[in-house]
Amino acid sequence: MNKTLKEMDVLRQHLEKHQLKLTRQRELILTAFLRQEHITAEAMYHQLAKKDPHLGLATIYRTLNLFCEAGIAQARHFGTQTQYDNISHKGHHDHLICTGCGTIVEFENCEIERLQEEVATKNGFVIQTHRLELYGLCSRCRH
Amino acid sequence: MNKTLKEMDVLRQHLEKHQLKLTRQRELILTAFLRQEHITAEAMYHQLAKKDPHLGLATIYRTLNLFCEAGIAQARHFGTQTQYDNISHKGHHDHLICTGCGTIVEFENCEIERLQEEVATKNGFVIQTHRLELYGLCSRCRH
DNA sequence: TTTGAAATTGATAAACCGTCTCAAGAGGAT
DNA sequence: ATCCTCTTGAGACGGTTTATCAATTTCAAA
Repeated sequence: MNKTLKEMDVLRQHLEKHQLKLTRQRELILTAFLRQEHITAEAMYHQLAKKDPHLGLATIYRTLNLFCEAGIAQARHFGTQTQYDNISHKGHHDHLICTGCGTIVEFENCEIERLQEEVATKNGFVIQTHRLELYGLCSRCRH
Repeated sequence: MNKTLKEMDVLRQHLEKHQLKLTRQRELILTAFLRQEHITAEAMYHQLAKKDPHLGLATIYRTLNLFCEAGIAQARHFGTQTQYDNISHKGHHDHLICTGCGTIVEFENCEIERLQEEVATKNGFVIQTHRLELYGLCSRCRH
């Protein structure tokens, strides 16, 4: 039985459209990628080293960038590295970060998300992903 | 007459608290930084080369990172470089970023800010600053 | 004002991340 | 099965940021 994953079809379509080829590596990386919410190329390299020790880091980068072009992934520069976000994954968390002790509280707020959509639409954008970080002091650090 | 800039006081306070010293270079870089809305270390290096040809690039990086720790600046990684945003000088600009062409649209939304405060309060936080970035495709990049 | 411990600087080396190169290998239309 | 093209792996490479370290500067205390 063949895979019937939506993303695999998206990839196949993209490859065909651009005269690219479906390789063992691309299938392998896609399968692994879809299990993540977001991952770096380096992390995926180590993760896949077990399954295929000869899979090159350059191939991971090339393939994750390919996924971005195909609309399956989304690159996001975070800290010093690039995070590749799995777009199909919906459970997104925003962060409240204490500048005193570094505590991170995750939250979700539908109303904020709705307003974000509104702003985007007003500017002709279609949102793929977002990042919201609130920095401040938690109650303990305020004494 | 001494400078009475709010940011200079913030810096002085941070330095004192961490047993750091106020140097000619730190004053120079702060003054230049406050004139910008956001800038890269490299750009600041070239800009300040006229005033002080011996100012090192490493010092710029160190100092801008110091400003981040002091809460005067905020680092934002975009593409291959790091942008240092001037937090104080800027109102509250959030960013809409096109993942296709890199265009950045700034926006403000009071309602979102209000909801952010609400979330923070609910979690016992007092917000100092925040970062909101919406990633997506602009109308041109969607064809 | 002089002194001295500790922090800072400038110059450059090194680390780091991501891309490029290219010969060898794999995909797939015919 | 063939052949043309795309892809891969390994390492070189380039640009950005950080680490190193001797010389210099700051600043608190004498």
